[in-house]
Amino acid sequence: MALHVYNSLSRQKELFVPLHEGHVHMYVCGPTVYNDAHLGHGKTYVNFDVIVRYLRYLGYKVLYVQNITDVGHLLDSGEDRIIQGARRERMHPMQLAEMYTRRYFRDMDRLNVLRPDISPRASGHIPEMIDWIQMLIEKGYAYEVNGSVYFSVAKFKDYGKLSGRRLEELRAGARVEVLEEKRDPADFALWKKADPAHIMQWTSPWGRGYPGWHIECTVMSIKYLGQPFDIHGGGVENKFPHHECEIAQAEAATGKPFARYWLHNGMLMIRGEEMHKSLGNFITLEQAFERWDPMVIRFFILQGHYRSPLDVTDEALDAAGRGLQRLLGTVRTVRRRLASAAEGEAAPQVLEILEEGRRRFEESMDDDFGTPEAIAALFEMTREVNTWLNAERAPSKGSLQAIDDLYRRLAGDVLGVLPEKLEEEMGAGLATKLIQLLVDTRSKLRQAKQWELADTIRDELAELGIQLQDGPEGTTWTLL
RNA sequence: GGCGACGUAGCCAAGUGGUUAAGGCAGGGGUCUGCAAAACCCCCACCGUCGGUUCGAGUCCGACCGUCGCCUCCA
Repeated sequence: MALHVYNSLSRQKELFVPLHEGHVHMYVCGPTVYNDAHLGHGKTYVNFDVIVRYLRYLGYKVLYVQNITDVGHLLDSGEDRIIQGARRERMHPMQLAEMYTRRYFRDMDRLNVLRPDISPRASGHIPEMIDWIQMLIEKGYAYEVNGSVYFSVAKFKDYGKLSGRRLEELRAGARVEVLEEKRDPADFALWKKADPAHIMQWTSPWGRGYPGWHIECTVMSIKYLGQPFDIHGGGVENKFPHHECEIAQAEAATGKPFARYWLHNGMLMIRGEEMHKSLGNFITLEQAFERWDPMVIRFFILQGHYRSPLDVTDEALDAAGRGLQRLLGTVRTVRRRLASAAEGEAAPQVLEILEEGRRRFEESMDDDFGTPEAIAALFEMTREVNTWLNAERAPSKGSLQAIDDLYRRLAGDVLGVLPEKLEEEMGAGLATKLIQLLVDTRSKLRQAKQWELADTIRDELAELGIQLQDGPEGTTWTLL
């Protein structure tokens, strides 16, 4: 089965065929860098990271662009989020944006999210935005009033095609006070006039001002990916108005389609509610990392489908951590035995187990990136591999290598939940040697049947997070 | 009020017309072990409620109940 993806635009699963064979151009709405990233950001960018990784696994050359919004998001009060943050932190807005941009990448790195190929900053693309707005004015889709420019939604007949909304409903249901300078309550701002006190402002044909919220994504995605491009991703909560407006700006200006496949991921919930500052259930990634390994958080996220909402509880995260340990435990065993394995071809039985696992994994991923099922396939394969390892006294190097390779590709390259080196493999340091010394000493005690002392050593190491396993070929240990 | 999504075991979560409803965690019973741990084996759901369509529905349709999202900034 070839890759199928659910396209929000058509509301159905479609065969994925990129515009240019072998290449995928993809854009995902990035963060507004005025605050620390939270678990919800974690879910979104892990979800799209796996999509990028799987496309690459399939052999596509992916150009992945994700913007950094450092200007342009307005609060209800009309205040810029970045400026509000800058006031709070007593910093220059650009200093604040830079600080949170770095923290964002730091958090994403820990979640093993691959960096986008291009991370364009909105503030660095003001001239391109101005040009684009000019084009919209010239074509009659936008109008200037008092130094601000608005997009006239009534002129763009496809407005609402993504979110399934009609203009009448929008006007009727408008909950915000309507600026009287807009010709139509549903019109949205492309450029806002800045009062002199506004710190972030630029010169434009309409006077000093700053760009509206939606224009940056239209301009930067097309600048780096062309028009149309293959995939546009983002959270469902941005379907309207943000993505709808992006489409309007892009397609009205050029008459060409914008993005071909729209992928929207579901929200992360805390005990059944959307994570939100005002609800007091806001968990930053940094806070979460204090309690859970970033890989565990990543694994937990991938146990749900990207389009579904995902409910976070302490219990569920703990459970995910134990599950991941089982998977890593097998890789650990394989790598350990690989060190002393005899040369030899891979056993046909092993190749059969691996082939079936790989087939099921790909089949699940091909169906709209079904990571939960792909992980299930991995668990079932793991059980069979373990059974085989238990039975095989001297597995050949070829067999072990084949197993390790497949885990590296599926759990490592695609899902990104397999660290390059497991904890125990990293240490050639003093701690490792001391642990080995204790383990060896305990082995001698066991040979002498001094169970009590041997058990004490085991228990006390366990309290330090070092778990011992006595097997027929000696004692091994694992760092939990 | 309008638009949309969802409701599957103690918890998380796949499945979306057809033999025994994935997987993980927890729980119970075993094998292995000096005892453990790890691993492995076995057990553990009639799919929100009611009605309908169908030879056959968790899977389609309708109503109701409940939860959530969007309509305003949000990943």
